[in-house]
Amino acid sequence: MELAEAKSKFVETWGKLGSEWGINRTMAQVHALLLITPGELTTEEIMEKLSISRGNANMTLRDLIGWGLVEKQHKPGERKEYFFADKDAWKIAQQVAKERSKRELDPVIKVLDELTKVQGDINDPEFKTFNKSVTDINKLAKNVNRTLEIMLKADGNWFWKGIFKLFK
Amino acid sequence: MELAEAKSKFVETWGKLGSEWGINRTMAQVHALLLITPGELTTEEIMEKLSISRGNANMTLRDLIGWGLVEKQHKPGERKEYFFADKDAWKIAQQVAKERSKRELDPVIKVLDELTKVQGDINDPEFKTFNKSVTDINKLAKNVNRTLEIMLKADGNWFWKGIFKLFK
DNA sequence: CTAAACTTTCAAAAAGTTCTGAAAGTTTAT
DNA sequence: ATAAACTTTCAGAACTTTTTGAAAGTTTAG
Repeated sequence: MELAEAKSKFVETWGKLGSEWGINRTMAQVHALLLITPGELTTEEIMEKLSISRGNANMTLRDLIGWGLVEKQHKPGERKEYFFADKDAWKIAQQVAKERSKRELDPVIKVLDELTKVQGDINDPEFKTFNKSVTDINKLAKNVNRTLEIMLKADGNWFWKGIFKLFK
Repeated sequence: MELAEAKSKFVETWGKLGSEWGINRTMAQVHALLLITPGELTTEEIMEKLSISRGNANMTLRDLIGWGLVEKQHKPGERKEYFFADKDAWKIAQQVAKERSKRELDPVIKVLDELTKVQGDINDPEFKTFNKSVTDINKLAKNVNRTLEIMLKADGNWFWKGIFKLFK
């Protein structure tokens, strides 16, 4: 496979995975493009390479900055803004985990905490089933949360080593 | 909070989480409804409780069965089909992990494996960056995959115990 | 101050996804 | 064989999300 072909395949695959996981396809593609680009890119270059509009490029880049995945850079003497992505895979994973857990998991845990407090007649099967399901899911969500906290503090190597020790 | 209110809050919250994670909102809601229902429900009852059409209910239930989250039940002497959800939170998590990794992670790993094989000039920064990013992401994806495999075999209690030992 | 170079905004259009409901299909009982 | 009870299908409608592009805004240089 040619390098050029491989690059577009990477961008395409990353975009597809993103959209399956609730991340805007274009956003994932712009990120992918920056990941395989040695230096920085301007808005103009991104628009061109991915055939997207100026508005789309601008908003997507802003979102990526909001996710902590991309940084703006200014070059001395230049007016243009350059965009650059951190290429450390473990850091990217940490950043995504951090944001998604903050934006999506935390609010759910908050609701589940409230729902576990709902009182009812323990002999009512409706209440019993509700209470059990909510309580169990809440526990699971909290375990996931604690695990993510470990992951966010950890060095990648150390983390996986620990996980794989579980095997033996 | 009233039980009735709590129930709809649960269904709504689950639906929202689902849609943020690339799972159809209605599908997550139907699953939530079945999770807090002691017995089984008919298509008719689901349609009514969630105000959705027959077609939607039917397709959603089929999908949920495809995900291994819901089962059809037949009652002797009855023509209707009843639907029932396994309520064990750990099993649900395993099932979702299994399906998503099969449907989404595996195909990506297959592409990444191909892309890591692409040959190029090690002095070309374009190639170097491409190769490094792809290789690193591939490694990460494989670690995730191995971890999911452990999770799929494991008992929930044992799995979390192991994870939290990482702390000390 | 003015113009050029660039970025941001946002209303409307396009694209993508989900839902409806009526018709077709299937199964079972008589 | 017929009818009743139920399930499945799918074309089009409704809804949601994403994208465009032109206008407005901002910054810098002279």
